[in-house]
Amino acid sequence: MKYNEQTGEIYLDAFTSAPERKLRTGEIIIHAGDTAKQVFNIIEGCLMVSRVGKDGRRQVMSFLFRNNFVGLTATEKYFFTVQAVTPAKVVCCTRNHLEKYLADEHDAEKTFRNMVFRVLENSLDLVYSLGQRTAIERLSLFLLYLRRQYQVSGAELPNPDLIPLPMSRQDIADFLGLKKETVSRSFSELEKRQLISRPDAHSALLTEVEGLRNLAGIMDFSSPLRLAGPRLKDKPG
Amino acid sequence: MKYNEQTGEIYLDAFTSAPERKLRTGEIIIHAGDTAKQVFNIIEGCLMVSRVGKDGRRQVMSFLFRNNFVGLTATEKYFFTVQAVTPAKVVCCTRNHLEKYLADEHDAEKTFRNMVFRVLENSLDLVYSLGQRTAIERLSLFLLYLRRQYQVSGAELPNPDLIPLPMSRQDIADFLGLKKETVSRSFSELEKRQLISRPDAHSALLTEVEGLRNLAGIMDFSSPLRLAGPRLKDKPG
DNA sequence: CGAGGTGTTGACTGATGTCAATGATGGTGG
DNA sequence: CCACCATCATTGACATCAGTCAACACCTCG
Repeated sequence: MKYNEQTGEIYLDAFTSAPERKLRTGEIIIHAGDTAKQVFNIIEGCLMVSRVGKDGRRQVMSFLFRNNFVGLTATEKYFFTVQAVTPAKVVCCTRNHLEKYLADEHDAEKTFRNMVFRVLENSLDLVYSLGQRTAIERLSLFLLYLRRQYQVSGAELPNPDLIPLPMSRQDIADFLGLKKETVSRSFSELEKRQLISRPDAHSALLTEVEGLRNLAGIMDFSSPLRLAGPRLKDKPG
Repeated sequence: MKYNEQTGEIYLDAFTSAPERKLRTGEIIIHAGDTAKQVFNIIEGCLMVSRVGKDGRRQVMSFLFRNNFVGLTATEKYFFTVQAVTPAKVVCCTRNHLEKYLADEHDAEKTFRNMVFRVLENSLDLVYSLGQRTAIERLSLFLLYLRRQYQVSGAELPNPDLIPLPMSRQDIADFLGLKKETVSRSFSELEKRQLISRPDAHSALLTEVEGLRNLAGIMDFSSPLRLAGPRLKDKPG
């Protein structure tokens, strides 16, 4: 098993010799409501996890890349949908197989738990963004987040600051809790402020990473303490 | 060990004979940035988990009640703050003790993992709320969420629809990603629509639970599939 | 070349935020 | 016990950011 403490990237041996599956762009591998039988590890490409409400509103929960894991749930059924954003390749194994593997391999259990914590921490990052940040701040953070994802997943980009954006503006909007027009406008605003330039609609060149970091309000994505605030005093309620 | 599959409530024997600690209102038991040495189980009272950004913006991540667990992290340091909203009682045990306990007790490991999943699912619920719902929808959901928390934690309320609100409007606002004035206005609006009435500022009587559910867009909080949407078709991206 | 999907931009609307005044609540000390 | 003060909650008037609706540009695929 390989595990990257910094990023939560994992490769479980449970997936060794597991069957591979190719996905077309837009193909759905997990439907919300289906019985949760399988878990997947991404070999290549980009997948999107989302949840759709009764009235059709959609929230994208995460974009996943190589070595990310998907299919986790405590319940019998998936409560989210997973779809390929680009052509992708995944390996699948059954939940039973994973359970058994975790039961047998003692170290794996702890590693796996840490991985789940990572997912939780990402989710809490998103909560902070959606609850507290403005549109342009969210987009800045999103670009930095993608930059890190590519670094971490070992993508061979010609330039680490030239970020591919395989997903649509609508997908980004649904991730950031905005409308697609607002996403477009925020891209334009970032360009106007000379923090990025846009070679084309599906890539962004980060020309001022520090400026983006300031806007996003983070020190460093790799820090476990991502949002250190002032130490609070006890306050009588 | 007691574990409630529906709610994720847990009581680990790891806490048996663990030292008890009393908390005053407003007292902080976990400071973001401190080394994560301890974990806690709540015996009584209400605790609040939050994160504060560099510029002082605060996001409340959750309100916790009896039998909820707090102190989880994959990293060496806490990246969140935990504070008592009411006078509270907790039992603490060291992370090491918990780790060891989980290593020895085979079943505990799986139970514990399920518990972490519950926390994750709550966090994803919050992501959906913050990203997709309006102010009044978020507040409706919040009231239903509290109602369930009290039910589940076995609180002996004279009326299960008369919900105590021990936290301040500011706390609620920081949880729902709103300003306190907007929270006030949304309370007034719910009252105007006759979905709730307000005996006083720190309790709400839910007079039309179904109406609140419709507004919040959920079928039932206890359902694992909380937000069933229409089954999606593969779409070429 | 045309059609349809996607992205950008503009004009306007509306929901939430901001600022400020007033009203309620709760704790403290006379 | 009550009066006072500080804090918190509510409400109103106004500002602002993001959403809506619509036009147009662009790209891809036939």
